[in-house]
Amino acid sequence: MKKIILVDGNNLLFRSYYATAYSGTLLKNSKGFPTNALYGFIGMMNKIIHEEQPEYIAVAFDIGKNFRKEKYDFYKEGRKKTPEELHMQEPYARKILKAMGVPYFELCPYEADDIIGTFAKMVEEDPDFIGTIISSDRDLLQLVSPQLEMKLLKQKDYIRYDVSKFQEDYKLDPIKIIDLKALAGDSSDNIPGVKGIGEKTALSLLQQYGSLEGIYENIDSIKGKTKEKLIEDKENAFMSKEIATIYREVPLDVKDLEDIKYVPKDTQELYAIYEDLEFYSFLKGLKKEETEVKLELQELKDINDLQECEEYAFYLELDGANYHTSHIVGMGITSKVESYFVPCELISDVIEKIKNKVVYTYDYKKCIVAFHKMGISCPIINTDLMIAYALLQDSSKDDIAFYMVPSGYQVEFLENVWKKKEGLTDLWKNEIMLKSKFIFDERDQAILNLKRDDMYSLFMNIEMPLAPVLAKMEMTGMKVDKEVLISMKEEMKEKINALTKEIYELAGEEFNISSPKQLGEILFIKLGLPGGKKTTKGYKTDVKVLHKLLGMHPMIEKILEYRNATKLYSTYLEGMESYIMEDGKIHTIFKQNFARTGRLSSTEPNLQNIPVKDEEGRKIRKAFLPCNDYFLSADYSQIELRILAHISESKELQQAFIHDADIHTKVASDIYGVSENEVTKKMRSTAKAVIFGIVYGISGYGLGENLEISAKEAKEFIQKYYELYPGVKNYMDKIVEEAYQTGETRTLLSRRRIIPELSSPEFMVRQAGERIALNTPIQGTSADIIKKAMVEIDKAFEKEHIETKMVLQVHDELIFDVIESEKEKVENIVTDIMTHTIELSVPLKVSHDYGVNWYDTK
DNA sequence: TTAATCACG
DNA sequence: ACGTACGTGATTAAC
Repeated sequence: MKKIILVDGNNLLFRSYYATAYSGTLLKNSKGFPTNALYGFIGMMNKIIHEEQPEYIAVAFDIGKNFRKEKYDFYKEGRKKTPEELHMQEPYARKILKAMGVPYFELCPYEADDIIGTFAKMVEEDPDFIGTIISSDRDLLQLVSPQLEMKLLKQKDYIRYDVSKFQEDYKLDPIKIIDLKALAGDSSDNIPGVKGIGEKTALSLLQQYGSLEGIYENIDSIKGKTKEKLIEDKENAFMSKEIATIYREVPLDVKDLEDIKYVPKDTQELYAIYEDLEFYSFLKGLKKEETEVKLELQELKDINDLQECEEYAFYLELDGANYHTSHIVGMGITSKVESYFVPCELISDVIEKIKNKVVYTYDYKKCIVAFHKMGISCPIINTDLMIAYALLQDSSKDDIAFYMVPSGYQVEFLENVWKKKEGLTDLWKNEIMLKSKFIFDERDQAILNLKRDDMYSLFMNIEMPLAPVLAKMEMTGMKVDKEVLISMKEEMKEKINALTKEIYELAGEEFNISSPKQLGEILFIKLGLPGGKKTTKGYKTDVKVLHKLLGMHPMIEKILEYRNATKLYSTYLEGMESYIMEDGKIHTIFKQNFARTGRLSSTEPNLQNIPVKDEEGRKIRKAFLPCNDYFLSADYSQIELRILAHISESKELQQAFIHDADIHTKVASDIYGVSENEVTKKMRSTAKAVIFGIVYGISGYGLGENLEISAKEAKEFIQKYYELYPGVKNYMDKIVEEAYQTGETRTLLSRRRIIPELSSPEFMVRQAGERIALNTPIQGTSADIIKKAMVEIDKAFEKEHIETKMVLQVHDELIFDVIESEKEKVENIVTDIMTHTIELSVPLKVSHDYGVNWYDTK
């Protein structure tokens, strides 16, 4: 069977256009050319090709006058003229299809429907073919046949109609769509039909009499008003039928279906169009066709062979993703005159030679740590291309360089490249060498782009200096008492065993309690507890659900305890233990530029999510010990809300912080209209939830769910909050509007986050984009501030020869491993820098505490 | 590999 | 009519 796809091109373009057009400002490229329809159109085409894997494809468009309109003046009357912004994009759709290798057709005076109808007929006449029609236009359903199905596009997904699905829904044959329109008309095409008869009546008539003709033949057996209406509008009915009938004999310039074979193309042409439209996300999806950069492998044999230059780029290859545990494979080095592969034994010589030059690399932090293990000190790096690309990138989270590589360089910076290699082959050596060449060749452009995008200062003054600071923190590590973990682990193991037994008894059978699927079945089927369902696989069994069931069955309580205990056991006890290295410490790896807001993240292990809220979990912190005398924890209080007060310029919020009010109590007293000392705990926590919700762009429903109040009540709280703090509401509206205009949002230090979601054809995705637009400046500015503080604290420590170490950052908190004698000095430096590194219109507040282990450091 | 769950800010 | 809070990482089950 040969598979053919028939696409209603106009329909796709229109949908894409109107999906985003009404939201106010259109997606445009930097030249001001509107691109929203094309963005959605390309996305759809890619999706179709990817999902359907068609062997044959044709896209149909309307063009010029159409014969229906010529014949019937009223046809499609009242339709708004195509907006200029959409009209401008239409030629591009054709250009894009051509460049993609997708055949398209348009022929005056026929409509896209007729062209599809004509192909449909060809499909039916050729038993070797089956096909799928793609459109959101129900009219096309009349073409559905045993060989031809239709994907009827809905707002978010689609319905796949074949003959039986159609019959099931309509109790009619697909072709009868025509008769349906003849009777019920179609307001969007201005087809009159029979006045006073709608889809319901039309359907039941057709189900009874089979067709329009059948109805009129039996007109006398129809009763009352319906009969009158039918007689009255008989002429219109038959005329409507004619209009609604898709013409299947369009004289297309194709001999047979072989003419529309799909031959995928990845042309320069498509590349150029995407570049022109500035569709970078699509660009990266293309295989690039530029000339490959090739270099003959040159292995450095003697350090004197490496010529003296002003600038060098090097790339350090390791044999694993975790640079604390992996080993150096080799190095590539490039200057303006040459490139070499550097074997391990020559690395320290090379580093010695280039240490006072201008040096570029990829992943500065990795190099510092990996070199340090070899007793080599990493040269000061001028530009880390990985960081630069991370700041510049638009959406993809992984493999930054992979799609930023302007092509030609057959290199991958993926972390797991090493897995694919079988020993250090020449091929690999060559690739390592090529990577250094890539860094050398591209660093200027990266810097230019950073300047162009207004992120050069962020890059040079914050991110670049931060890399060695983070490297130090990672290398310092945190001491962990293995014995403490082990004894907790054993205790926990017993608890789990006991709970398991109890749960089995209560359930009357053994099952895997950790399997949400099996648990769901026990709870909602076997025990018949209420409120089940959700999720794709089975029932939802998360804490929220279980809490609602608490008290209905003794097992629930045990399940919650079991969940708690197994989480602690596997992630924080057993898991943590496995990360303790030979020096008795845990060395995390911070991802400096992975989080889209600019925050750090911590991996292998994640030290940013060690339990603290729950007392039992919190005890794990007793195992974390300072190498010196104390831990010092310094954290920003309510930094995000202070940032909100600053950027929203809300006078009320600003005043609250200037007077150092308890913000949640203050807001509670405002919302509830009581004095601050009348605010109850519950009122305060409600206010807190409202405030957080606002920062995240929550809906009434969401807040309601969270507070377990009705959506209506929640909405009233939000409303009240907006009235009390009009500046905040104003900020939210403004930032979202700006984001729609620019397609991006920025933090205080100009860190950019491009938000492709805003030009999505899907409403939900756009809404998510709006929440991102309003939250990122807040979360991101907080990240900017603490990053800046970290750089300055490190600098101050160096200047003052302080041996106390910064060991951890947890988003709004810094933890130090403090030497007793430096306590006072450190405390002053840390709190002073954190408080004043950036001056906002409200003060930043830092609180701190000491402890002899992490648990005691509140 | 993905979904569900749960730990953190 | 439809779906529902921002940003992360690790573990487990199940495909």
